[in-house]
Amino acid sequence: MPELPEVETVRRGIEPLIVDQVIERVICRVPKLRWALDPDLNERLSGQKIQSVGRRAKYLLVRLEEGFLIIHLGMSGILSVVDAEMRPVKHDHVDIVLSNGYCLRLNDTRRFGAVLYSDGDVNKNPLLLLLGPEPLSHDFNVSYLEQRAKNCKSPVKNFLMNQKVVVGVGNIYASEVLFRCGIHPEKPINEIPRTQLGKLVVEIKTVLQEAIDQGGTTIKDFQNAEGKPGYFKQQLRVYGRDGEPCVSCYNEIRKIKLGGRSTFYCLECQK
DNA sequence: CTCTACCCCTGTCTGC
DNA sequence: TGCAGACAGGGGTAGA
Repeated sequence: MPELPEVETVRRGIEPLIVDQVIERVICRVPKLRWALDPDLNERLSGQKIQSVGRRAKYLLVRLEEGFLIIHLGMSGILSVVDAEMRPVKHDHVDIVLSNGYCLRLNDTRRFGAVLYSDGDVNKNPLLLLLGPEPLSHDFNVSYLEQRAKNCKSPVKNFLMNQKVVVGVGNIYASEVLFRCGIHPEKPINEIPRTQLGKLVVEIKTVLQEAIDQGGTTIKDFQNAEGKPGYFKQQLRVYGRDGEPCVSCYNEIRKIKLGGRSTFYCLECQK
């Protein structure tokens, strides 16, 4: 479900509602999500005051007095802050119960998400250690991309979705970025000239920022902390539009598989 | 080292 | 109406 803009939208939604609250207890209703849930999670978190809610890539980082809570939403995760007395529904797997009577609740149909405790330096956690730069930071620039692209011949779309290259770009935004750049998704990354790489950098930043500004993209079931959808779907130019006319040249949008993922592009505009 | 195929899981939609 | 199969916004891992 969520790529960077959706995770950032969730972060902004929950942070003001849970910061400065003390965790009373943790309720886990399934033994595992992506990984087995830490049986000591309740013990580790109880009594701790929430300091801040950050984000690295598609991971939410809840800073505690001692350590961090790392939350990933996988494909179908929904985080919301609800009355702790509200009866859990199907797939409500984890509750972080707060002292003010509310709780941070994770619903995750497919259970590809994760809730992990990390002590010490969260950036040294194996999940975060090898991640590429944040796309909206200055570290993500054309010189960096050129360096990474040099000896790599994978299709540009796979390259952009590789979280070791740059984080946060998922299946929807990868197709959208490539359309805006006029680059065919199967083009080997090492054959793309520097000027085009520069365009990729700019469009990645632009698309992700625009999507954040619109509260993310809701295709099917993404919702923010208040249960509302994102509005960037209206701005999608190729994703999910196979068979429809290109917004620019009116030729048909095509759908192919790349790395097992659906990929959308305009045969005419993207070479 | 890089890159693909497969796997985790449930729900929904399509075609027979 | 039932059923099998494909597919869905992510990403770790085994093996080539």
